[in-house]
Amino acid sequence: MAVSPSSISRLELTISMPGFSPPPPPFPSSDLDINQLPSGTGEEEWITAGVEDEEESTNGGPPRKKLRLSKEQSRLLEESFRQHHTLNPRQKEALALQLKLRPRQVEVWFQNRRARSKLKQTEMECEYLKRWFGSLTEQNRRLQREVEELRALKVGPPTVMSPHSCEPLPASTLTMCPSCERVTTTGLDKGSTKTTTTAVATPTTAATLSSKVGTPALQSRQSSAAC
DNA sequence: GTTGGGGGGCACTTTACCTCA
DNA sequence: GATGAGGTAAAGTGCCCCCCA
Repeated sequence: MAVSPSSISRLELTISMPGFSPPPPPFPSSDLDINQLPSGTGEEEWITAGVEDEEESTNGGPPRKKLRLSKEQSRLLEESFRQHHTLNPRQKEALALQLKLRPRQVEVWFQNRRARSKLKQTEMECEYLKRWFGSLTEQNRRLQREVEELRALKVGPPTVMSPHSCEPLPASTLTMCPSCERVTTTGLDKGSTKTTTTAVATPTTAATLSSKVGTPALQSRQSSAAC
């Protein structure tokens, strides 16, 4: 699959989920000037030097030694990656010159860096989907339980006792508050704007309706709870 | 409009080195 | 200190897509 530069720039998609904030970007911002040569080249960290052994390790030479980038080189590459995830040939050449690397090495580094970035993103997405799945599973379980309990109640329509008159309320007067998932009565208290919480439309709604309607426990909740 | 070559990116893999038990 | 397993990053390979002549 080939990815155009425009889609590369979309690599860092973000996912927002309630209660789940993604980790901060992996590269803390720096005031590094990318056009400056590294102060310390850190060449002591090189297993194999960069440009010098250009044609080594090919056709019958000694086994290739692994290049280890110095901290400064890595820092510059990361900084450059933060600015653009792909390089045009001139940028690649300039960066290679600056880092005393071959352009091919810069190119490889960017390729691997993009792969790591994508892998990280995929892992984050996987984590997010796992959490989402767990949340949906839990919600599904609750709803199924509720359905079963409502089915058990199907003998008669669910009734909710008015907190004021202790009379059963018509279902048409019940509305669900989307934010707190409570069932409220509306349009009854004409003299007051207060909305009275009557029953809880949470996973325990059906259980509440079936077992606690009209009981002192619910009535005390009815009078105290507010949306 | 079709075709072939070149360049660049990506996925997958190999390899060398590092860390840690 | 030697050693093997596992992890990480640089590099190799093959394929695909895009552009251009």
